[in-house]
Amino acid sequence: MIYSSELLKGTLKTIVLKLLADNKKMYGYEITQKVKELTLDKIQITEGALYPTLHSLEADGLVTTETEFIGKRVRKYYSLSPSGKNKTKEKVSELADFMETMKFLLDIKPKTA
Amino acid sequence: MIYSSELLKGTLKTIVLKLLADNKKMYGYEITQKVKELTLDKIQITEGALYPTLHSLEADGLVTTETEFIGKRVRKYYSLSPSGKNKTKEKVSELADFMETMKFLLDIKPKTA
DNA sequence: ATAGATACATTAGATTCTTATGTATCTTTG
DNA sequence: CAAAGATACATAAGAATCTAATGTATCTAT
Repeated sequence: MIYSSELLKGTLKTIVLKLLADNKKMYGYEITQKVKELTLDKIQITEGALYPTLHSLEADGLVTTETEFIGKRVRKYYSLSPSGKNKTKEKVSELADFMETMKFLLDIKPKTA
Repeated sequence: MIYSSELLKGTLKTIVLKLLADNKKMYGYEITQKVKELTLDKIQITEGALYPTLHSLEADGLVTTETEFIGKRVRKYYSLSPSGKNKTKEKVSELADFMETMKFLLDIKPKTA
């Protein structure tokens, strides 16, 4: 089972930032595989979603990049900048808070009005 | 504090369905107020987001409507259809599952590789 | 050799939201 | 009683963010 794609909307950036916070530096393909692995295939990040997200994080100064060659193949590593580290804390705690609120909303008991 | 809007994406439909499951019938404005109240103003559904969502649920046969007049003012009540009730269970349980997965992802401890 | 995995990237199109606008009625308050 | 704010519906332009498709190229296993 894979979650319907709309659920990922709004959380992808946070997932990527959190992974970078935990792993120091990662490259795009590695991120897709890591998420797939950690979620037992339930969340699969497509490249069409990931790369624009990474580029946008870079444009916002939240991550920095370094290119490495593996043989002849290029690999682009992403790391959190200082402001990226702050942003990660904000986003993760906001998402955690949001999930608490959602849990409450989803558990509302029937009204006997 | 209001959650950044992107977090709502993908969860709005589920919220609406769940509220209808718990309250039998509700009208649009009532839904916005109920969500505001239950979430202590942290989630505010805008009308521009809500009405298209309600119309889409109706077009999919998940809700039925009945119009009522309060004085001269019209009020449009929405109720779950049988298929809407099934859909609600699916969506709520999928979202609950997704949130568990996200919680796990967000709690990943740093790798000491 | 060839298929599948690794690795980057872009683009057209779909979805779903925000913000603004429009219409109209009802209620409260100075 | 006029004006402001709340109630109640709705649509539309534009932004954001995803999917699905496509492209290029290298590496690895069969």
